[in-house]
Amino acid sequence: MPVTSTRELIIEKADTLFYEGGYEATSFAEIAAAVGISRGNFYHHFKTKDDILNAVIRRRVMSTRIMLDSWQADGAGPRDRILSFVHMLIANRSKIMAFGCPVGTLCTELAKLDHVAQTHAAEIFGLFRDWLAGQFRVLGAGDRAEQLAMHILSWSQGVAVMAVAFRDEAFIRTEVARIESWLSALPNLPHAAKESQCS
Amino acid sequence: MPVTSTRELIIEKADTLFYEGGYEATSFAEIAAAVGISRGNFYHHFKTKDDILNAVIRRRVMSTRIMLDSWQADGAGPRDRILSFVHMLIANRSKIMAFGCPVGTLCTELAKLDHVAQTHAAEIFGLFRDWLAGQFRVLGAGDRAEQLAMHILSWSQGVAVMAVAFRDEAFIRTEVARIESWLSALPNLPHAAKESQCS
DNA sequence: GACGCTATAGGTCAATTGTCCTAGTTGTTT
DNA sequence: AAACAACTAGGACAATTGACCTATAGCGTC
Repeated sequence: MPVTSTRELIIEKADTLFYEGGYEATSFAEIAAAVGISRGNFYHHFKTKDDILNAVIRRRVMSTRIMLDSWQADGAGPRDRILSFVHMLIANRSKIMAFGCPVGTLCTELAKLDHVAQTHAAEIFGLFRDWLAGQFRVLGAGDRAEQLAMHILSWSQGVAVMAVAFRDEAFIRTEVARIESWLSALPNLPHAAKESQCS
Repeated sequence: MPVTSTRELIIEKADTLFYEGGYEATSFAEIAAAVGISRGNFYHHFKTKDDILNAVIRRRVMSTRIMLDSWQADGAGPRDRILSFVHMLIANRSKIMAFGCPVGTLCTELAKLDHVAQTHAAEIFGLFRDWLAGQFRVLGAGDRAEQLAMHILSWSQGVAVMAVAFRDEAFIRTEVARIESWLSALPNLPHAAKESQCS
């Protein structure tokens, strides 16, 4: 048996094709060709196109969870953890300038298609929001934690949109630097000291 | 003859359909049905789908110019003019929560489709950027004017993406308020006084 | 009235779409 | 060896896509 099952391969290829070309614009034929299987073989693994979409979203949710967990276990402080999130903009700058943010663009497209999976896709944003809010809570943001999380999430989304519109890498770097200074200059958070034991 | 020509009607209906459903997902048949004409009649006005897209973008560019000019002639100060831009988020909140920002979503979709008109669509962003930069320049921002313009443009785009992802109207209002306070608290701009005669 | 131009309608085209079906192949279990 | 399930391939399906074509209706100008 292969290291990755055919089903897993399909999801993986569909994921990148959905990202780079959009969900609606990506056909079964394209995915099948990318995987290297026949179109007919598809329907043994996925009955409908929506099934593939759901599988792709589920995959993204899981990999997001794993990534957030790894950041959480990094041993770094909450500020550095938030920076890990922000620096994704630079790490993935090439793809972002070409195709935007995978999550934001999918949510937007599904909204226009009035697709039921839109809520499912937004769940990925929810993971980031909750995780970021957790970091801000450790920083003593209290009730404002979630609002700050949404703010930084929104900030990064705006950068992604402008980056793809103008294909401007310098803008990404400028804004990331701005986020960094905003983060380190955050007005005195009440209990910023007690970082450990926050269950 | 009708008040608006058939050609103009087609562009208008195609505009909203492209916005609400996406360019790729909108078919000739849908536009024709929305206008109330036969599909065949289409090709007398537009040879290809790209022609309609270009016409729609040109229409948006023109209406954007008109809007910016009207704000410019408002007699208000540059800060209030910038607020006119920002308050579009609230004025169009219902549509934004359902379909995102017309400009941002179109640019993103065209980028994924690797469509030549992507540059054309980004031109609309360019209009906003230049106009905003002009306002910041009047405020004495000097070389930083364009950077500030891109920042506020990016900010509003991020709000639009999060708004459509979570269908969250409260978030729009929160962020708009945040932009307002950021604007009024902008660190001392060198020549903020000389507002008139800036040709 | 004859001509010419624009506008409109409706049909046709090949290509592609998502979906389904059937016939083989492979591998495991008995 | 036989039986069974999982997998794969390739064709066929109706529907839709963007695009093209011709025929006709309307209208103004000579």
